[in-house]
Amino acid sequence: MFSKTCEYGIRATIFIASESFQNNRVGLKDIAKKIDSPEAFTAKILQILSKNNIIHSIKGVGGGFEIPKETMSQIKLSQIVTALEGNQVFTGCGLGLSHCSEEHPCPVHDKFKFIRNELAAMLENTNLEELASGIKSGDTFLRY
Amino acid sequence: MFSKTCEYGIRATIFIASESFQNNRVGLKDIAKKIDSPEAFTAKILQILSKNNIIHSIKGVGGGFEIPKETMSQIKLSQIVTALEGNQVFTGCGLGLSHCSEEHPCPVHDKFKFIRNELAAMLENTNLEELASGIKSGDTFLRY
DNA sequence: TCGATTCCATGATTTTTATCATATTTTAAG
DNA sequence: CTTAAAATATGATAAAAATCATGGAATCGA
Ligand code: FES
Ligand code: FES
Repeated sequence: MFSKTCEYGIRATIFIASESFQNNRVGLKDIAKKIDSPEAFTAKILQILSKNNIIHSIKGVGGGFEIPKETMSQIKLSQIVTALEGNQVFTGCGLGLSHCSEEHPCPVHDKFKFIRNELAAMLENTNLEELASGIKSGDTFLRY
Repeated sequence: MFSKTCEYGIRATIFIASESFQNNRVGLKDIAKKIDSPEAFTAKILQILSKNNIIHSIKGVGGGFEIPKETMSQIKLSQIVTALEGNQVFTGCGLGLSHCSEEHPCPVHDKFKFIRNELAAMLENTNLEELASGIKSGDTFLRY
């Protein structure tokens, strides 16, 4: 469904959010360990997220990544996905035609469109705050 | 969403079905042309589909691929997807955890499960006959 | 200022996926 | 029985995605 880049990116962001909840700044090593991801690869992903203002990075001793509490409830899953994979998942054709449209639909267009819209709506209506709270309470997990 | 293998596989199968409707057997070259796919790659995919009894192949002069009319309405999209990509799309975790389960859910589990089930149901409830008829009538397209 | 720590930038390598190429087998037809 | 047309099998190459590695830049504390 999603690329590894996107999977790691979402997991990392949720972890950072869950720590920022209690004002904890977290470093790369810690993130990679907690979400069970390759460290260097994760670093690249975090850089992209940082450039897209989804997470905030602080260099130097005692630095790390964080997400301001205020913005946490405003960051939606869709933003993370878009930053990391573009919007193909929201607009692309299920059978790989170069354009999805009503005028030139593929055989599964009508049925696929529905699923795609559900997915888009889900990503659009899910914010970081609710995801992070599940981690904090121990109800949900980011590895294994 | 789907791999190229799967996209080409579905498109090829629909095309074969639409031709089998009017008792036309079709060859590899023709298929690749009509669905705009690389010929040799398509050949490999067709072999897999053939081994999985989704399409029927006939070697030699005048040979090609076909789908018996009787079975056409019984072949579901889900079978094609499973044959070509396994069942990860039906059972896999949206965030890439190795197992998806209620006991050890990832943060998006509840919401993702819903989408995944919708997709699974769609693939399960869509058969080749209906897809092929759209092609025959000119309402849907397999390329561009 | 200096050194340690941490993110940042860039490129190399590996793995996976997609694509290409070649030779073999099967079969209908002449 | 030979030939040509097809699918099949297998392996090689190319492209993309994922992973690794290295050096640089910023920041803090001493
Ligand atoms: S054209 Fe294929 S999904 Fe819309
Ligand atoms: S555990 Fe992630 S979708 Fe079920």
